[in-house]
Amino acid sequence: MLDIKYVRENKEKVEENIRKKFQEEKLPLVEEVIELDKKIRELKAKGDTLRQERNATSDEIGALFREKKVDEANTKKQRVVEINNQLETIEKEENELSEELKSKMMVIPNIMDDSVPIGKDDSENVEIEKFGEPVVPDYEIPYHADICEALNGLDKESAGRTSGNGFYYLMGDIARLHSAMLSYARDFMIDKGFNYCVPPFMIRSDVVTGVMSFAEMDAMMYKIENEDLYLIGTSEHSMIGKFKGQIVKEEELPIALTSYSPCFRKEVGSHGLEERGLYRVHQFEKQEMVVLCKPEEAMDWYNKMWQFTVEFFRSLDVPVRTLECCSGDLADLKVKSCDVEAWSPRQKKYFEVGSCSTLGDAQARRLGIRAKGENGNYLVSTLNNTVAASPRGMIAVIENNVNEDGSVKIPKALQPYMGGKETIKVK
RNA sequence: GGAGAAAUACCCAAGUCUGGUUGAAGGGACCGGUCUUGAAAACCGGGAGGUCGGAAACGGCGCGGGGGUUCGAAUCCCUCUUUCUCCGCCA
Repeated sequence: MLDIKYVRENKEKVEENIRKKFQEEKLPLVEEVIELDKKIRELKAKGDTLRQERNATSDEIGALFREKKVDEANTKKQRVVEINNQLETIEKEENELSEELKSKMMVIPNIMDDSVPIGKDDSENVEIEKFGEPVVPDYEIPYHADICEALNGLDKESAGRTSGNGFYYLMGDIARLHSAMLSYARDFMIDKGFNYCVPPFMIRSDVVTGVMSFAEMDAMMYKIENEDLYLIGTSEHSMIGKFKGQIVKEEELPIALTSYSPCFRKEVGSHGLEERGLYRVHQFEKQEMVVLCKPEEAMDWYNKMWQFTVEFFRSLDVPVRTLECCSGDLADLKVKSCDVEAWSPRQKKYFEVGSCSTLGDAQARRLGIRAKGENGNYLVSTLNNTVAASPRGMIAVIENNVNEDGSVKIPKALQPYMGGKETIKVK
């Protein structure tokens, strides 16, 4: 969400940004929003003048009553009644126009960073850099769910009976590998100086609508029956919600947090064959990073953050690459974003295991997250990135470490979290 | 889940019964000064946060959130949230 003042003063830039995102249909919105803003300010000025008169007149009435001049006071009351009638109309119109303005402003995309590559959709996302050699062994890599089942590590059938499609039982060493990865991710980020945090796994509707659009909410969030509570889709929801409407002290910035949570997603819609198994599920666990910082530090943090994820996967010997989101694929709220993708020796391509974004002040404006600086308050910049999400991240570890006989080597970094075990062996 | 009490500005806190002179007493912290080699203490002075409109002057809103009554609400009514105390329940 942009600042309406910015739109007013930088109409061309806003329009150019929309064109770069191939959203020409949104171009008229810019003019409409400027027009609405003008009308609203006029109404506000009118209303303020009336309110001023009402306040003054009410004070006079109070004074007259004290002087026992009841008749005079009653005459003045009439005037205030008139004012209130006028105000009612003005306020109604002002509220309606404000709602309209807000809903239009929500749709106008945030100004992208100049470095974002121009492209229509995800097919034009740009590979930035590869890390590690993508190895394809001379034996065939089975589907990850089959590997796990062969190791007695996965039971989707029972999960289907208890909970339905999109759920799973992880068993034995596979379950342990899953937990190991998350614990390692947690410690990895703590070592990088991030503050570890376990947030609420359910949030109220006002927080949900603060952090996402209604469309997203419907497609993602599970609601608790008879409660004003939703299961979080990512800890970012609770972590950003934590700061909603808050003014943080400037000296506390940057706030670098790493949060663990289970994540629940409806994943409405049908998904391809590649997404059966443990790739796209209703429930997973994630170690996340969330940073609030001064605007001028946001880009440095962005670059640090995706590099942490790359470093994390490289420490598990998983080849990765970074894929920069092009203008057409970049979500409207984001300034810049890239995915960290892990190598799949089975598919012989990379697949997404994390996503790093800087939102500039858009999220902070929407939620009212400010910092108290020497020259007044300002909106902070917010960033978020995945350290590791499992089971998905675990798929990458398994596929890149599976032996021809179906056993899986455990990366050195995870062995301490697996009781020193080096291999998950076929039974 | 039940019963009570509370929420006022950066912090503490008065005001709420009895609506208007409270755009919010009084402290503390803060800033400036006197004194001091410097600091502390003491004393003197200062400014009340946030946000919206406005070039500015100035004005609107704001006493946990939302709604209502009234010419006028921190104050009365409804509702929600949070905190505390007690009871119940429970890893």
